Amino acid sequence: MIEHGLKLVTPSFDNEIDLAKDNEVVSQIRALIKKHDLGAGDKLPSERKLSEKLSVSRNQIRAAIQKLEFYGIINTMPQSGSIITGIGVPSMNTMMTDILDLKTPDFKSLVETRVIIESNAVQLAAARGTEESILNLEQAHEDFVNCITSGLPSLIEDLKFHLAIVKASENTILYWLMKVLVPDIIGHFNKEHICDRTEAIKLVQEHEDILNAIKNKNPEEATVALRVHFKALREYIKK
Amino acid sequence: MIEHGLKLVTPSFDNEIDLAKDNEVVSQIRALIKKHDLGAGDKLPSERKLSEKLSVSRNQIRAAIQKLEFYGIINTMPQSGSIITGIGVPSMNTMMTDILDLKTPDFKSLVETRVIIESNAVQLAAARGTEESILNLEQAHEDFVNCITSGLPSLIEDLKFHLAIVKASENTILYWLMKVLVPDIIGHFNKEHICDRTEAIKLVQEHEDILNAIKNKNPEEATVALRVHFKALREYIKK
DNA sequence: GCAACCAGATTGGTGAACCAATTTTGTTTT
DNA sequence: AAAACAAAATTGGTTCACCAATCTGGTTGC
Repeated sequence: MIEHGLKLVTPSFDNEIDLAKDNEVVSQIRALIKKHDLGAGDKLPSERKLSEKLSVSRNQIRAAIQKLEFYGIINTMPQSGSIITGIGVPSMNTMMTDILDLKTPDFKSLVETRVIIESNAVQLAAARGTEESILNLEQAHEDFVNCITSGLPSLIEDLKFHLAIVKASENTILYWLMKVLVPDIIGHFNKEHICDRTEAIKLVQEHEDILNAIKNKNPEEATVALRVHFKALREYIKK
Repeated sequence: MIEHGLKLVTPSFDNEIDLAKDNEVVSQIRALIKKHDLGAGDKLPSERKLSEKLSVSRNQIRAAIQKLEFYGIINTMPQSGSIITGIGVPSMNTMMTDILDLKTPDFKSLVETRVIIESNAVQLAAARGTEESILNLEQAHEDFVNCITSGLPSLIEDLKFHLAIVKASENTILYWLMKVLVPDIIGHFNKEHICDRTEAIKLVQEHEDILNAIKNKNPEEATVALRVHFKALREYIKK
């Protein structure tokens, strides 16, 4: 083993260039998707075809596909093929629950993080949300209202509305982070029955306030509206 | 194909319970790590042993290990075994670059997100950072100063200091998010040579201001200090 | 003309055998 | 006794053939 004393200060970062191996295949597949202009719903070529086309073993293709599936970019069906999802939550993969075993205190971290992300996102959304994003947001709100008025479970629609807020921030990273967190939030809410849907009407009104603030391009108003909406969550964190 | 009209409103969430298959093995391995109280540096049993012990095929074990490696929990060496890292950036896996092909505008999202995360983290760190975390932070600062005074490249030490800030927020999710973002930040800074290290002394002073604010348990002061430190980044985002 | 059906091709998933590198272990040599 | 060496066992990685489910296209029967 060759020693190179200069890097001793940063022991955990010494492998900075070794990521070419695995990611090579991943980016090649990505390039292929891009080149053929494949979008959501389109089927990826079979593993064998890809293996031949990129002249690597099928195992490497499988690993790359697993990675892409994990990312939420594609969705592979047992005996049918892999289709591109592009949009949508990363296949409900509860990443955080895998990584840290979310005990209750960690779950508070999760909620706290969600509040932080959304508080900033709502501001950005009000400042620079595009028309398309706002349309999307209105649609999500409508779905939520429908769920509430029908008496159906609305947790998912609720979170979808909030997801749409973050999407409207036009910050792709923020949006992806939120998408990563959402499955775990759903999981724990479902498990612990934290949210009581007693005051559904109030929730709808609060959502509408947020939506209007964003439509009015008023960041301050939006922040306040979200703060009101998150009052219960804030108390949960402090508890 | 059976239709079930009730769930049409939420088409992308209909597979809520199907995650038991893959994650079963993952959590079993996690449980095993926990049970034997394995920590950073310890070696995981070989794939064959695990395969036998958990009575699943080696392929499943491999998939689980790949996932865990991807998460950054373990680090597998070609012909030697898998060791537990626990700490450290998830194996430099530049997740974001994989997912979104970070064009320059997306990189602004990345930096913007980093600013958001740290701005909140520094506040939390000042409010509730434990002694251990603060010690950790001081160590990171010391490393950074050493790097600067030696004239060595200090980008990584810089980011490690900032990582330590987020860790001191005692929010595991926030910390993990930051760890995910850091490799991509490093990658792009290295590629685009954005940071100029001309005013190294000033940087050290700014870091020290942040550190002191946290040690003084003064969230407002810490926020201000970080805001000063991020002045250049903020302008980069707006540009 | 059209729906039902069936055989063959194709798909992702699985498991066993094999490979090269590493680690361990035992033996030999100094 | 210790160091040097080599053979054997162990490791993660790779390959390959096979499986059951699915899809496809043509044929059959009405």
